[in-house]
Amino acid sequence: MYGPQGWWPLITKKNSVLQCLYHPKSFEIPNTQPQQYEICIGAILTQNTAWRNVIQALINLNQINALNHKTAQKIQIEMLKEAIRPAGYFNQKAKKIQAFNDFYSQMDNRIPSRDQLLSVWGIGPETADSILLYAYKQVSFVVDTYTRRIFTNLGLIHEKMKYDEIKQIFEKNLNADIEIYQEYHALIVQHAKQYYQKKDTYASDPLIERLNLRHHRV
DNA sequence: AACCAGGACGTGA
DNA sequence: TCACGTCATGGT
Repeated sequence: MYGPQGWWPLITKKNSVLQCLYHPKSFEIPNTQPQQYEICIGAILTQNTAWRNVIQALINLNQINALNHKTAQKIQIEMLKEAIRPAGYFNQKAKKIQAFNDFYSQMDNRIPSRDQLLSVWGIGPETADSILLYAYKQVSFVVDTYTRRIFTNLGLIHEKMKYDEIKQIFEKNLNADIEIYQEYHALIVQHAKQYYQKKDTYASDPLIERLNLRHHRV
């Protein structure tokens, strides 16, 4: 229904203007360290925040050379706060970014484990999985509130399941394929934006008929 | 004008 | 463990 999604979106210069663009069917991205780092920062900034609010924050960060880890490390926290203000929670998120910066330089270009990411202040399960899946191309399924909402509505999981329980259900039933994992989560978000913004639209999810299911009240 | 976004952390029971 | 409060901007 939705076609290739091309997650994770990246800040790009187009016609000398900065935009945030998706890259459908280009699974080699990210292919530079700044792109990899940008995805990590975006994953932190989008915590409980609409992506459209994150875009301006990323553009501001790019302006002060804070989307390149080498130069980002030196930026004062007050400067950081000002840049990311449009993304909300700027006091917390500035600290989270600095905590991640320390971790990132400590990792010295190696691929972090999930537990290592979770040990960083400000990185919880969803952010860790997003970083693994989209920045490091590790086959790790991302579970977000949309995933929980859709699949609860379809009656395929229980509302109060823990994060890792839901994650395991997907990982047991999917081929360990990076492209499938990346696109599946992106499609869940896209689908949720269509049918799961307001509760009165849950019952009209076309997947209910398509999969011959009955929707469950959330 | 409430409500909610691609969550995580701190606290008290 | 678990439920709940807190963090903050911006669009609908």
